[in-house]
Amino acid sequence: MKPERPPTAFELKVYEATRRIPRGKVSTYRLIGKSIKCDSSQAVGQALRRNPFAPQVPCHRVIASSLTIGGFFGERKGTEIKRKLKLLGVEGVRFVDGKLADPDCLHRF
DNA sequence: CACCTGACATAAT
DNA sequence: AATTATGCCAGGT
Repeated sequence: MKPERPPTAFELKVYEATRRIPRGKVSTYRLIGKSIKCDSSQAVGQALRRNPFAPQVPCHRVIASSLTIGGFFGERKGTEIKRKLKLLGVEGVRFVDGKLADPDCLHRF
């Protein structure tokens, strides 16, 4: 049995910020990091990576800077990425070549 | 486009 | 408790 990974205050902030993202929009690790008063994006991605809140926290709505998808939690073979891209497309966020097609979809905190 | 550095948190040693 | 290594990064050279 694997030990539970209790979310920390920092992670909770990341989850809250991520949850703030309305449907059909996306955000970047950097923006979230700034929103929670942290200049680090890795810490943000780190929190999302654990994602104890699963689909409740739309980590797929969070992309890297430069409007790139960046990676994904456990991107085993890149197949999961496609799934998220599709979900985003369904929500109204179009991605082209793994990059955000409409910067207008960027959510501002 | 490739490489290295910077900033922050978690897990492991 | 401290240090080391790593991680859905970012940014500059």
